Amino acid sequence: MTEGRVVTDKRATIADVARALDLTKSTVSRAMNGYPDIAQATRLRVQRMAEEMNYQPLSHAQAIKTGITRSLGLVLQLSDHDAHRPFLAEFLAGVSASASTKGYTLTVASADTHADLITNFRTLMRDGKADGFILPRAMVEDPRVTYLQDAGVPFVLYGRPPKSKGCSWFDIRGEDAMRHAVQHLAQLGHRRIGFVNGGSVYAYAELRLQGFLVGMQAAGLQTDPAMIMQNAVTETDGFAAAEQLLDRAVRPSAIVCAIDQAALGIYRAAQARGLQIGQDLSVTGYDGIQAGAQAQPPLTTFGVDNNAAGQRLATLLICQIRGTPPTHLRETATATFLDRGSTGPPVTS
Amino acid sequence: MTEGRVVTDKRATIADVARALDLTKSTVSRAMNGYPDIAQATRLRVQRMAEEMNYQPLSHAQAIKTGITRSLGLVLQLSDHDAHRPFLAEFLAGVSASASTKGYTLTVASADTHADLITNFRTLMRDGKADGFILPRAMVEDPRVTYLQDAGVPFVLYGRPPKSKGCSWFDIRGEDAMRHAVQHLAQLGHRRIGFVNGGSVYAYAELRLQGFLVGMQAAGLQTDPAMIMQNAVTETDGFAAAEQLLDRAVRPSAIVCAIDQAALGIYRAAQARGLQIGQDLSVTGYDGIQAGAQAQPPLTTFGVDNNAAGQRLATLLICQIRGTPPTHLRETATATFLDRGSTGPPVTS
DNA sequence: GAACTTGCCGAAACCGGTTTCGGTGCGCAG
DNA sequence: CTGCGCACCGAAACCGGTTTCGGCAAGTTC
Repeated sequence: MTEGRVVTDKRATIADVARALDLTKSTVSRAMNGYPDIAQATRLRVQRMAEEMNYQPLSHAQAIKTGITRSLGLVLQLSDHDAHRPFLAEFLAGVSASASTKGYTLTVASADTHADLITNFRTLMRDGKADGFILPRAMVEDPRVTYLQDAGVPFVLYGRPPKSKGCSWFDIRGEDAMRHAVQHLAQLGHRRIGFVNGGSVYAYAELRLQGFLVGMQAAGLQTDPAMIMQNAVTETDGFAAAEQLLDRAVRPSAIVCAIDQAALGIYRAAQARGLQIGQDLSVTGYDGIQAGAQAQPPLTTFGVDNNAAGQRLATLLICQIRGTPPTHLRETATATFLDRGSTGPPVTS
Repeated sequence: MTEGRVVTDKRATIADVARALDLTKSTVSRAMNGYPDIAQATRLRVQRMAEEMNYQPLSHAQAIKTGITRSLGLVLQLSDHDAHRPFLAEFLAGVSASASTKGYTLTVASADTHADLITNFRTLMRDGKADGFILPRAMVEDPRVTYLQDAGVPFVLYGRPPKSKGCSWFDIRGEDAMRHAVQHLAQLGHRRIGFVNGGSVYAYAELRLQGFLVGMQAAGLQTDPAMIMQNAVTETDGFAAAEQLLDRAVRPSAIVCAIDQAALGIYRAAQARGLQIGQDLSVTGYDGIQAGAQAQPPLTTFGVDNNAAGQRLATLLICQIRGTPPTHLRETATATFLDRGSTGPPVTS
């Protein structure tokens, strides 16, 4: 009577495995979950038979007793600035790829308000749709962290907030990139270097600023506080910041940007003044967005492997869910320098 | 003894509700699931009490008996061309927003090969991680459709493939947009209009081509087959297509593009020839990507509301899961014309 | 007034797992 | 030989729901 819907392949249940080995469900269950009171021999028998019968416990059947569904939660925020959107696909791919190899799946939700966000966490937990969360774009003051932390829910941050006691995170060392950018420009001969930072609510901003400052100091250059702009997260922001910098009496010969989008805004401001990027004005970005590669001249920037980031975040979270203390789960990676056409020696006016 | 993890708020179970009303679990269950053998009065009592106690059945507890988890599946393909990536965030937001209002969640996976894709479907179904699927970017020959169809799994397409017997879909009427573009250009006085189409493996290509042809005919214009290019899905493709078109003896005075990315490639080709977009050459796009708005001049194109698309797709899929026949679940929406700066009357040489 | 529906609900089995509890059989000390 | 502990596994309860089955009371029919 298997009408209508084609039976793909009937799942093997734990009872099937038990029957095949002439054991009971309970023994099979304990054998698979590493209980100590199972003989090594039978544990192997069970594992082999499970393999052979292609048996895998139904995650929501275990969930009913254990509360664990083997799924990772990701709540997207729409209010985010556009910067990370082009990367979302790769990021998701990384997360779900890594998750699936470990038997986990990814459930995503979205929120536009902050209240909505917390509500999402709560209901996803309550309904057993997520055993833990990945939090993209760590913020300096992050309400998600405070909520999840005293709800006792596992989570892992993409980014390093200043106050991250007890948190686990993954991040790209943007500060190294900024330092590298300054060094690169200094070697070309630049002495007046401006900095256009990203959104200061995000954790990366302070880090990248520090990287810039360290780089300046290492190059033996003076940093003029007026040459440092904040909160440029869109092309328009970058345009505005560039206008301020370029309208100064002594204009910078190079500008380091914390975000590619902002760098593209600088392109526009330079064009409007008849300044040739890469000659009259050197610019560096960060992110490695596609639009940067296609700009004229191609933007010198730092590429971020968001697929890999997603993978690492997923693995870190799974480890945490499985019991590793959060503070042991911290990783960073480096952005790769993409030396393209938007930097060059300063014009000796 | 509630140590370690803070108890957020203890869920009410079906037994709690039953006890509060002095009924049995079975009665409550049937009352909530619309069984006919429950008195209207008690059904109301149950529903009210459920509301009051904030009771909602645990989806994976029901799943163990019913096999339904109230979750929608979305498998992303990485091999896809870049075009849809910027929209992914909005699309996901739309899907998950609509899903969550109906008590559904969204689980996403990713695949790079075709085999991988089918495997993903199978395991997601097998493990009860999805009750149905949303298939982005419908293709002319779509292996996903054939698999899911004879596996009897609900799914809904984003796009209208030619052979869509028994399928349900949502789509934006790109053909109308192409027709509109031609009409717009014809009214400006253009007579030699080229067409740069997108990937012909996708369902939209043929539709948009037809829309273009219909528009030409309606405007009483001759269509030169040599003026029609195919498979331009990236800026580079668009550049190449434009080179061919612009190198002809009688070059088109306007080019209609099926994809914004390609249109931006045409910008580049025009620049290389010293042609001023909007004057020497008119161009229209389709998609409404951000880069188009920032191009010089801003690209005249058609905006697609991907958030809304996601919402509709989710609702259609949920309806299908709940029993509505697929063929009743078909919808289209219109793209909105964004008349910006890349079109103008042809130069009378 | 007896028999037969019909409407409505409770009892209990079931789904696929986990976990507690208890009971073997064996080795080994006394 | 007895007693004890230990390693190992089965029996059964349980998790939070769904679903089958059966029974009771009221209303209908003859």
